[in-house]
Amino acid sequence: MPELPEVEFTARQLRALVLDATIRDVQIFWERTIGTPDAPTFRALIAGQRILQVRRRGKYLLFDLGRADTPELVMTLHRRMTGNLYLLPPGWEIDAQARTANPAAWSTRGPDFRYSAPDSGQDAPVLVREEEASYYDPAELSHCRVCFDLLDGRRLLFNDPRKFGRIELWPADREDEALAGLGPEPLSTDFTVDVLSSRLAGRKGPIKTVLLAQETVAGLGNIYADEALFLARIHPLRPANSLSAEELSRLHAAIVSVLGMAIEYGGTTFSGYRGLQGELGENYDHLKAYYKAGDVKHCFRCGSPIASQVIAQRTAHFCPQCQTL
DNA sequence: ATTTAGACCTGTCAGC
DNA sequence: TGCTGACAGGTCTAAA
Repeated sequence: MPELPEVEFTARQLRALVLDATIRDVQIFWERTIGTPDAPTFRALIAGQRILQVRRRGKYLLFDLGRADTPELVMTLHRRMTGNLYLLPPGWEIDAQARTANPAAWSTRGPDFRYSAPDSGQDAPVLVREEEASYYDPAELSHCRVCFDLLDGRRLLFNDPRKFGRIELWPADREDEALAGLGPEPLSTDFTVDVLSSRLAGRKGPIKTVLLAQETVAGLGNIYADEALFLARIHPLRPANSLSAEELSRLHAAIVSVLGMAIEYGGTTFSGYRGLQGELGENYDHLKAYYKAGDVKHCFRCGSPIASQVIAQRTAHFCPQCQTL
């Protein structure tokens, strides 16, 4: 679900809220969410670790962990399609009560959860901080796969209905191995037109498909690849190695601006994406090309309805007038 | 060497 | 109201 802007927004929230917190223990409700090491080892390693820093690389969230001031471990978290992190204030209880009365169903579905606020009987929305009107809707938290219990009583939940998300723990000095294959960071100053150009050289597949590959540029997904191509007026089916110097320059600028704007608006929510405290991203209304089903947009340049077409199993959105082959 | 279909998963929504 | 099928922000693997 989340692409670079949504992950970056969450990383910034985490830096403001959980830096220096200590992880007391972890509850793992869906073992496959833990990629490596195996769940018991993961649990043993992480107990007592302090969160020294939170970073982002591509669509990965990185937690630097250590018992003292030196990072020992790096925890990588990838949300894939539906993963969200929620920070619960102290006092919230996890009532691991199966929705189904049949315990045998747990092995395939995993248990479903009910959350109760500190003041019992209170239903969502629950006001957490009055000035921000943030809230948690317990209905949104019913797919908890992993729960980090912090020493101060707060809980960091990884909620992930489709179970595609992955959390891994690596020795700090093997971070490169954990993130192998990721291309350049599009918001770093190292990401120049020349870098983009060299990444596309020799790739004759459709530019849309090449942009989605994380080794080309890290962090672009279906929404922002479409947005960038729309702004740059490049048809998604253009062979990646066929772009002119001017088109490369436009695409580079479009990638940077599209991602930057989305971060400003807290990411794009069209259904499931939420911030750490349940906030909705406000970028959907600022998208120019991407739309959810039944909600067609029109090109702001020429007024044509935005077209959609499946390219390499993903739906691409573009203006058929402004983005020609 | 690429491209593509299938897996992994559950929820939601449109249409009948 | 209920069923069926299509579709969803991602990525890996095996087969063509």
